[in-house]
Amino acid sequence: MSTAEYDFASIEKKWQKYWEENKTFKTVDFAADKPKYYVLDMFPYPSGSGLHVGHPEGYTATDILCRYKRQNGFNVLHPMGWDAFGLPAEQYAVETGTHPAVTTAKNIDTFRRQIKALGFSYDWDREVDTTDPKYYKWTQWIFKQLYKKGLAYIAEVPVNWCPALGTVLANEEVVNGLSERGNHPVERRPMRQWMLRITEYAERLLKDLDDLDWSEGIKEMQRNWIGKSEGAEVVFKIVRPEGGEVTVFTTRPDTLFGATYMVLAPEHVLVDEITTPAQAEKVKAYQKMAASKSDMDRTELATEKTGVFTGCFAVNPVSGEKIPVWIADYVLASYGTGAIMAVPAHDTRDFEFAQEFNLPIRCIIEPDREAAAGEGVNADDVLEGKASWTGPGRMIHSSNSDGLNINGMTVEESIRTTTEWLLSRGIGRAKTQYKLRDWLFSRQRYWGEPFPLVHMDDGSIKLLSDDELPLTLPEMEDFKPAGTGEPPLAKAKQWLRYTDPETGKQGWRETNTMPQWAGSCWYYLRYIDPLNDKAFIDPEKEKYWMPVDLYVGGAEHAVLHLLYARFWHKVLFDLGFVSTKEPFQKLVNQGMILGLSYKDSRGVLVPTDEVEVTTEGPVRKDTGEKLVEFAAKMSKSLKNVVNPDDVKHQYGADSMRLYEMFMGPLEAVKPWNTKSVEGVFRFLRRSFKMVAEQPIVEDKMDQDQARLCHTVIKKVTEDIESLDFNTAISQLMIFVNGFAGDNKPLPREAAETFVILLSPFAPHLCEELWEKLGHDDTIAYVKWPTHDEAALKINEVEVAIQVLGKIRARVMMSPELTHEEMSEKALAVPAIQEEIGGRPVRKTICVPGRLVNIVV
RNA sequence: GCCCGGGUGGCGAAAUGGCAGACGCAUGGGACUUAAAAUCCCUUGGUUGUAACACCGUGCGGGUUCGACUCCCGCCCUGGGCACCA
Repeated sequence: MSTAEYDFASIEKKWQKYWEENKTFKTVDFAADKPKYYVLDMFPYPSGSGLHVGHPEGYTATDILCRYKRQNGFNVLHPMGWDAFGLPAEQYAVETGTHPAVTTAKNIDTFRRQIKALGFSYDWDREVDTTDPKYYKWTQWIFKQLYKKGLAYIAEVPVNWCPALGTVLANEEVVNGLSERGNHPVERRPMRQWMLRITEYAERLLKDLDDLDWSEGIKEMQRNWIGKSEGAEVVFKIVRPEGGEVTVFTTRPDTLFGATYMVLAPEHVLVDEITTPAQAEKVKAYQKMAASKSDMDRTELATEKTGVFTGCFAVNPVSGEKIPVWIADYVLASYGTGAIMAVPAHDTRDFEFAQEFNLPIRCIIEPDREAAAGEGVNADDVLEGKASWTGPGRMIHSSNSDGLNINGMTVEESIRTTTEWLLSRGIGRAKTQYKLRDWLFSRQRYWGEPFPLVHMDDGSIKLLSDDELPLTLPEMEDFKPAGTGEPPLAKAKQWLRYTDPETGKQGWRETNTMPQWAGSCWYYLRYIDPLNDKAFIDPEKEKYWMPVDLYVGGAEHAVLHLLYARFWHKVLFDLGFVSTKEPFQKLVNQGMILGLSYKDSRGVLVPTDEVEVTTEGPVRKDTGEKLVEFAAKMSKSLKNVVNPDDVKHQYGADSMRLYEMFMGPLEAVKPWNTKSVEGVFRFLRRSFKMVAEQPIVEDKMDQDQARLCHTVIKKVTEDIESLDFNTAISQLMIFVNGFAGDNKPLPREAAETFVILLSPFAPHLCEELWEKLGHDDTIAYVKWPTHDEAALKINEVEVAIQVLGKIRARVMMSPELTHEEMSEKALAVPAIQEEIGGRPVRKTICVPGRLVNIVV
């Protein structure tokens, strides 16, 4: 008869109350005697649908590490907050008239309740909310610093306008010509917008990636997004009485002798000017066609090259040859100079275009035969202009009478030589280009930070003074955009008009608001000093806590949030407000959790509520058709979304936490399987019974017990350090498998060690067990055990004996034997002698404690 | 097309040059029970066999090594990112 059951519901309630009442996880601002450790979760957008099983994955991982660090004597900062500006609350406001602040507050309450229910050790006194005026006062203040530094400007630029969302979007928010949120079509439209000069930081954003402890994948994505390429700008003279010139950017100035035509982007400013009357009509038509194409169309039609001849010619600056100037939409107006020199023999895009329009193709690099063959390219075809080659080789036909001769050189040499020659003639120079564009920073929305500035009637821009901040959002009845591209704030007539308190001059407030990314660009700093109303952060506190030691979140923010936040941080660093040049030293991306899904034999997805799982496998409820189980992204339509509240009610928060970690490696994409939660739940129940029901004895552990106990200490400690939580849990299971049993006496040392080791994973249960073991204080700060190397020693171990790599026998021996002793023992085994069959032994390979391999 | 991951039992996974499949789920069998649930014990990569054993086995094909899931070369499949960036 059990004396107690594992009643997770009351245990969890009890300890959550205890932690809250005792402020167990309150973090002190400074602790001279303790090293600091700052662990950050990407704060969530509090959506109306509540927490998803994906959220607690990262939160549990960081919580385990934090609890472990506290028990190892660190002063740990582990905060949580809300990235609460955003479109859904605003759209709901448009539909129902409910103020977004009301919706947001409600959603935050739900998120907070759900997160607290999982027992995470956040210091809730540091909670931040980006929509709180006390918070966005400082977002506005930082914008002022950006503006004062010349990093914020207004530009009339072609922007990504999304009619369905009624707002413009940043390049980063447009995926395949559709909006990242909601997949709505996006069109190019020139508009007056706020921009941030992130391009000024391109080089540093790129270079400083090298020292960060981030996954190579994410670093590579940022590098690609920044897209640095080195080359040269080259000036081409235009052939016409009035003169004129076009500058191009190329990464291959060495191929200049092979440039047989030029291409301008259809939007290039010179196009209208240089087009001959005979071609004017065709050029106009092509420009119109290109402008009406959405980005989506451009992507889909990428295979076929189109373009029109302008009727104009330019001069190849190295050969003096007259070459035609075309326009084509494969040249982008927004990159480089919006114009290129075309070298069809050595560029695949130019080659395709030249073939399409019968333009000359001149080979000026003899391909390296071996490299060409490796790529499946026939070098002779290249020489004859029947194929293009972009790889290594020797320059040919590349000299002029003006002192440039690069024949015979390699690609690298000739790039340098040509660039120097261009520079000496004043018609070119080395140049570095980036794909990164300036950040489009305004949105036509209500629910965002207002810009802290006024457009004065005299045309100047006045920044609000610090004591006019925060500039709060006006109360409104109607949140609909005007439809003309005018933001909702344009309707707030009272709010819009501004009178300068000092000069009495008048102006209009900005009607755009900041994008959602603004608040998340600096929230990690505010956690350090959340209540400061004199500064966005106290410099002393900043110095103590920064940088963030570990940042955990989803990979979907690889370029957006992480690039923007690094940019702001570097600006704040340059202004002397922060002490580190990078905010996030180590970054880990948790893998997405997939839902269990079903499809029929034709591969059609079947919603989970139409599926019945029989002993023969899953079948369709109505037809009985056999289905195949597989993992797919959780979605409402597939009905495979798992709600953390349900899991918690059935198995408890500790089981939920443990399962999230036991599924597999943190960074891997993993399918959720509710049946498997049962497994970790059973483990927790056995753990409870082992400590709460088995007799605890004051005896020392015997040798075997000590060995197991110390092996577990070692493995769990190492695994937490390397974030391998799944294998740490396995090891704890091995402990229970070894120590649990009906009324087997359990040495106190083993019991206490186990409870401490399990406590970061299952904190509620372990607080309870710690109390049952007779302690009256929280386990949260109890010292983490260290393993005793001596206890790990083993007297005899089974060693595999191989002959030519195949296992032929197993023998018990001490793991401390020497090479000679091991081979001696191995060769003494009769079965081995038989296997050798009198052949001479060439050598033996011995791995202590593992195997002996005999080579004959 | 280019750049990153990944491919191991029925399933989630472990092992990063040294006995593949730890740990868990699910299966099958047993104990307990009037019975069921729960719990506990055993079994479980494949093939032949009653069994010991033997042979095969980490996507496919080669290679390096005494020894390869692990390192190298080529290919296939799959997830993600980028995509006319000159």
